[in-house]
Amino acid sequence: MTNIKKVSELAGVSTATVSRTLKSPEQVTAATREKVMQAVKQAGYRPNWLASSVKSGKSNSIVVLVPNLTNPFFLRIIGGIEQAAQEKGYSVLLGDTQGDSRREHEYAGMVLSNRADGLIQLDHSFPFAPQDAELADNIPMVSVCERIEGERKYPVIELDNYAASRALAHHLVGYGHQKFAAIVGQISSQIYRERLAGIRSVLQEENLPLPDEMLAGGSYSIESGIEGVRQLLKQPVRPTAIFCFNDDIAIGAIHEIKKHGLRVPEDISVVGFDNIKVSAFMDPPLTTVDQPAYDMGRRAVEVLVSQIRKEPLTRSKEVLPFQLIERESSGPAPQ
Amino acid sequence: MTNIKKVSELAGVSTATVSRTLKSPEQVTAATREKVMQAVKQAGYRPNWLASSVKSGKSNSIVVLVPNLTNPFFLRIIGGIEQAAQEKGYSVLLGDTQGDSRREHEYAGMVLSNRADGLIQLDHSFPFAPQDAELADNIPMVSVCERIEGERKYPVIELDNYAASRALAHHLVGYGHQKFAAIVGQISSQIYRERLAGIRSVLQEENLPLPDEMLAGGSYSIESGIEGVRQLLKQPVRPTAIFCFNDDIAIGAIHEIKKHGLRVPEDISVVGFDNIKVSAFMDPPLTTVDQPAYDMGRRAVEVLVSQIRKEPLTRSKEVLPFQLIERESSGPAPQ
DNA sequence: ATTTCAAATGTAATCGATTACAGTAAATTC
DNA sequence: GAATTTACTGTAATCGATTACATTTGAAAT
Repeated sequence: MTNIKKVSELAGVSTATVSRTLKSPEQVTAATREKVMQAVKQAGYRPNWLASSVKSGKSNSIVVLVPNLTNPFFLRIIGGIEQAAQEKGYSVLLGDTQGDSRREHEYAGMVLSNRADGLIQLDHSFPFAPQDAELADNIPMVSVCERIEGERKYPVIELDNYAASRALAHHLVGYGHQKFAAIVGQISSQIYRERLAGIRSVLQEENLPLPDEMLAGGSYSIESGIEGVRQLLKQPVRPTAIFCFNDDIAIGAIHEIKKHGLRVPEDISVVGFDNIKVSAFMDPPLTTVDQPAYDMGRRAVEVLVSQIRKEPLTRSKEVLPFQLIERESSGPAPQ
Repeated sequence: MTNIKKVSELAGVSTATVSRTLKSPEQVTAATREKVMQAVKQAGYRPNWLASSVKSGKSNSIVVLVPNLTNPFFLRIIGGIEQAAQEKGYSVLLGDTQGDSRREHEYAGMVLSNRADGLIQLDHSFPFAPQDAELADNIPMVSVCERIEGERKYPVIELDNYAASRALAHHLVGYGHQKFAAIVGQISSQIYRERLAGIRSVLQEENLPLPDEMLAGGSYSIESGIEGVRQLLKQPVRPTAIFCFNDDIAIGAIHEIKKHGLRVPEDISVVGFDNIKVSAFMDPPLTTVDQPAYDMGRRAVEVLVSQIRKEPLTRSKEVLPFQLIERESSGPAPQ
């Protein structure tokens, strides 16, 4: 291993001078700078990042906890995180938790042991183990999309799920639909509650029902969409419009609806949530709500880094704008 | 910050004893162990990972270079990498390069500066900057799917792209197709050459043409599929079967074919490559080649870690099995 | 030529944990 | 009871870089 000592000997200077040449060259004479750089080059020297980090006490890394790597929506968020992190000189440690709390604890522990400086949570759980909860009290942490449960409030970057759901509901009500159903995602989440509340609020204003037997699903997956439609079509009354709580669910739902010989949107309108890439290229292209996933990721890093730097927090909650994307999976209610 | 010194004072022992209690408890009396553990708990102590790492010279991290985070296929590979890495006690640093060589250099540099112990490259380029090439000579590195360019041969985990393409070609030839086209991915890659060669070999055996004007595309994206179909349909002869070099391309292609009022597979058969999740739920479901992406990721980590541990390498190339998935996007050639 | 001051460089402490080596206490053997 | 071995624990060196402080160098001022 070529270390700073070897370089200093090669250049005939002290290690301090080598370090200064690399970190703050203006403190060093042009002549010695020259000598040192020569030696650095000759030795093929790279400062040992681990060593610098122990000294500074900062790892310049952040952990990102993802419940599910196969969801393309998370990917866009992570893309934004990656980009912003790199710009700010941080690297990203990926933590695929599969929703398993043991894994969450393990990854969250990285921040406690100085392996990372902060944490971005894409799921809704408080990721630290119970015995670490107290230690975790001053840990920089941000949640994206979801909100971290517990008494302490961490900054959130989120969408106005309530308003977005209302927009979708208005869109469908405007088409004259009266028989609604929903295939929801994970029930324990904040998102679930807000989206459902948004839909309910519009339907109530219009005096339209959303009975319990018209709710299906339980996870944010294609399979959940398929299973959801199977259940819904067993009911005595067939819905004419289905709210899917994300695009994956909608993809599964449309697939299954067609399998039953029904048409989208002529027989049943389907709307999704997230606007993942393929949604625009489905048949029919999916009506959905666009979330600025990439920007959410970027913003999360900015907020996290300012927490790490102990800058005062301006807002503890940022709501990013959504956009209703009307495509062809939704249309007028059948007669 | 609670460090080992504080704990040692609390427990009334030396730092060495504290360290031993945590790392090799059998070397410590039950009584002192008790005292120390008590103090550890009381202080809320966690060993500083950075400090341990400087000492050992190992970061227990690996960097993964991904050209494109939005491709769900890469995600499955990364999922496998993540899983295997965690089992082996490594953490994963994510490097989204966007195919930009400056970024590649930067991420690859992490291994040179001890920020990571090894590197997995999902793209085909040699990721180190030219001036670092010599230093990089002994760096543990593995490529997945693609092969890293350059004279030195790094271990590869890949698919038999040649055989897989032949399987697809046979499948289509078996349906009686005679007018073929292909929408290819990035032309600079090994994959491109092998897949094309596989297709060509079958067509030649059957005396069927694949003229240059029937080749389109240039990147692994939905857009490339759309643009490719546009180009192909401008040609005087319309193909009856299109090889798409991945599923994203195929999704774009099918979308665009339908837009032109043509049917898949009645007018044009389309086949893809990768078997990403949504492929099964498209309309029509996509005929494609399944790659064991998850296992490829796992295997890559295993090979990388044994390189890091300087274990002798058994094979420098591992070819994993593919599977032809016949769905409804391919069918008999039209009359 | 001497003094003064700033700039450049070197020495050594430091970050936090690990570990070779040394020292001490307890247990075993004769 | 003395000698020897074994088991624990402590002291201090170490990993590689950074940096406070001390020292040297050289230029400017008198």
